[in-house]
Amino acid sequence: MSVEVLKIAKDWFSAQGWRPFPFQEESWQAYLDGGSGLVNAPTGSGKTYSLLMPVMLEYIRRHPDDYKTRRNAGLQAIWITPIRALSKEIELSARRLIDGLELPWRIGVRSGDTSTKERAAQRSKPPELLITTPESLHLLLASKGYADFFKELKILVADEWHELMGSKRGVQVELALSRLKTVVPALKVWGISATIGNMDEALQALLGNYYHERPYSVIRADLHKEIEVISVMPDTLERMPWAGHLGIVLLEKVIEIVRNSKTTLIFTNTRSFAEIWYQKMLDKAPELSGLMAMHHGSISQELRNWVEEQLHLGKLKAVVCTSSLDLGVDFRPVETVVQVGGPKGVARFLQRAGRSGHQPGAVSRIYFVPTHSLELIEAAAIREAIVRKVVEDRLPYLRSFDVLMQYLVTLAVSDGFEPDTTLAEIRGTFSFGSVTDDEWHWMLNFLTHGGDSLQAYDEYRKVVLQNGIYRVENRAIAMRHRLSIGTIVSDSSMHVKFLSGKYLGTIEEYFITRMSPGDVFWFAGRNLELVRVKDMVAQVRKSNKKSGRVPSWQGGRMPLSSQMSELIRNKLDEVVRGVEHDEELTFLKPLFDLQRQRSHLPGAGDFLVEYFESDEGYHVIMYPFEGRFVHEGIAALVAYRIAQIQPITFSIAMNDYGFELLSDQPIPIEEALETDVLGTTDLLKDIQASVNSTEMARRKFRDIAAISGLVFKGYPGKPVKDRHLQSSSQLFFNVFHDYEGHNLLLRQAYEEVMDFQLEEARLRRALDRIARQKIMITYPPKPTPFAFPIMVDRMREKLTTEKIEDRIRKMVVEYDES
DNA sequence: GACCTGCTGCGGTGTG
Repeated sequence: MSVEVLKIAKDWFSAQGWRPFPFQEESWQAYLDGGSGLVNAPTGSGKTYSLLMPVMLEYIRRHPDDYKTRRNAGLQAIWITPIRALSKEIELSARRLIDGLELPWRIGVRSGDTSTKERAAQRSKPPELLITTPESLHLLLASKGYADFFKELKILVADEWHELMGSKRGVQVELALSRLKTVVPALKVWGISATIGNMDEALQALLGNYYHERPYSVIRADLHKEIEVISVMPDTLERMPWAGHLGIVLLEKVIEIVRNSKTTLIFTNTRSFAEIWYQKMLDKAPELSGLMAMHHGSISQELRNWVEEQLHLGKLKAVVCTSSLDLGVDFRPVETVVQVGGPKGVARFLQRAGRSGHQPGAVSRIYFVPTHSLELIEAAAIREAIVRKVVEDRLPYLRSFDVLMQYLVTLAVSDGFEPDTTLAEIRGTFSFGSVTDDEWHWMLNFLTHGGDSLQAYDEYRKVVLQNGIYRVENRAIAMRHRLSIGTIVSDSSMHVKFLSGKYLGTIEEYFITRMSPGDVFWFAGRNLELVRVKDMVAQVRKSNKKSGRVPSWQGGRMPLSSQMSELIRNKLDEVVRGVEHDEELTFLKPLFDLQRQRSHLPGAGDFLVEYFESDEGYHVIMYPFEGRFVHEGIAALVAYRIAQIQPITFSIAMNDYGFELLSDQPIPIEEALETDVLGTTDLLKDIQASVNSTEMARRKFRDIAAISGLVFKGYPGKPVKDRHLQSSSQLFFNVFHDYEGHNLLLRQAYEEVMDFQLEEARLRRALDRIARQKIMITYPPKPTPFAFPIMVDRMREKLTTEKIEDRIRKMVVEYDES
């Protein structure tokens, strides 16, 4: 029988003038054979058809006689996407397929954009295919009688699973699946993922108990894509600064690239740099005006949609953007991609490179623009990664009790949950497999009584136990809960609008409060004058002034991935051994020579420590090349341990390559190194003592409080002020900290600090590696090329711009004397 | 006038 339906698939493909890829045919067969699985395929490979097709084929096989006329068959398939924008393309593919196969199927999209009317229609007559997000799926689970809605479901597909699994949104998908597996015992679970380092873990996280209990397949689309990495280098090394992040010295070269290419995407690492680059490019190349646009996460959806559309139509010559264009709509006309600044990770760089050269067989070409000299090593490292097929892991979140708590209230809001069933279900997930009976009882107790510390307050007795079922009875609680479903907690921001009311995007409260009416700032590629701030809206008008301040946003600080770190250390080792071949490394030769002459160039077997004195005091600089988070931990650890030898205080600075300890008194560094200041003995204890883990946990707790539902973020259009949110979540933190140390949400905050802030596992590996290396301590007469960027970063944080420039100038003069 | 750090994603009243 399956042979017959496969013929339908092939016929459909040839009717389109296509030939199926082997991986597509493989997944059709695997699906029809009955198991779950994971398709490992890049974007643009027809991955959607690899699963949509067999879902429909199976339906045809099940109803061979009347599949063309059977209407309202019920919800057959759910397609989860991490980004609403992707649903359009999935819908398009599905439409094509449905029409071609003559199925009377309806497609539903359920997301924040779906109207109330449409939602009601979907509920009464479920579409056969539902495209939705993890959040909207949970909203469905929060509605009464949901089991009926899902009863015909055959398959859930988690698209871009690699994106979801590394976040709490992935945990949401796991939880929703745990419920659906009971509602529909024959459910199949499939994921689609780009290649990541830990594919098997990705599969386990997605399948949960199915991983051990049911058959599954892993299908790999081995499609070869050629990627060419070209470094943009200044004419001479002297032109390149030793420190910095903007990379604007290479502006002219980037403009040349744009001029010579049909369409170029210019990726920057931050939103403010996107703004600056856009502005500078227009200044230098005014002919690009009207042909160039900007795209980042704080620009209004409307403007972003316009940019995406123009890009799609091939009407733009260049777009300056951030990760906001990493995923989402496919822009075939993009010919060239430029990456400004170190990409920090292999996967991110390749994803961006893949935005160009979309035609089959075409080469993806990406230009790398370094922002300081040493960053050029990263280009060489990436090239190596491509050859060796190195990719990063995505770490799934484990035991995120905040998400679990939200989920339990979701179930309680709709039809209630029976504790034993639900416990068994959640233990079948990857995230909560290890939940103990005690922890489970703590959760139930917290939901029904507000735990030990909040039991006096009715507000926190959200859930009641009735005839063995946990329910939310209070309608106000239910409503507030539906409004707060989701795990993305945003910072407070202010809307930017023209006086006419046209919405431009969001800006941080912090930035705007430091401006007065009449001041000019540069945002969304325009010069704007602040007119007034009213009701959390910054009202602006166009300004003719040439310059203005550029907003900055408080965002995540991505450290160098461990894969990148290792590749960089390898590249340095090649230089030490004299076997380097990348042109970037050749170009940097004079810089390496100076490093060698003044200090030491560390190979794979060395760990470099520099100690010197300057006008500022005594500096110890170490170079683990492990990314800034790990350096934050090691720096605090070393500072703490040195202070055990003799009372001393430090100021600490770090970048992705190393860290600096600065003191106004001599640092007993030799003695410290002899006493194993970098050892792993008592690591956990010393870390706890050295970093202010309570303060870090307090910050993490803000999100946990919001996700678990302890604090309410406000009604739509009426957000609770950030200051208020901040203080109430702090209040909870303090209460739990003082009176309820075993509180699972509190403990989670500390665990998140260890896992994601200090990256404990990686830190430990780094220290183990260092223990095997030979410590090379040098006493450079002056700061070395490696030290310089770290020192400059430290000064930036402390001093005003003007002073920094004086300082840098002074430092630079000193170098020239050598 | 020189100098500019810090990504992305979702959701926003259901029920009788």
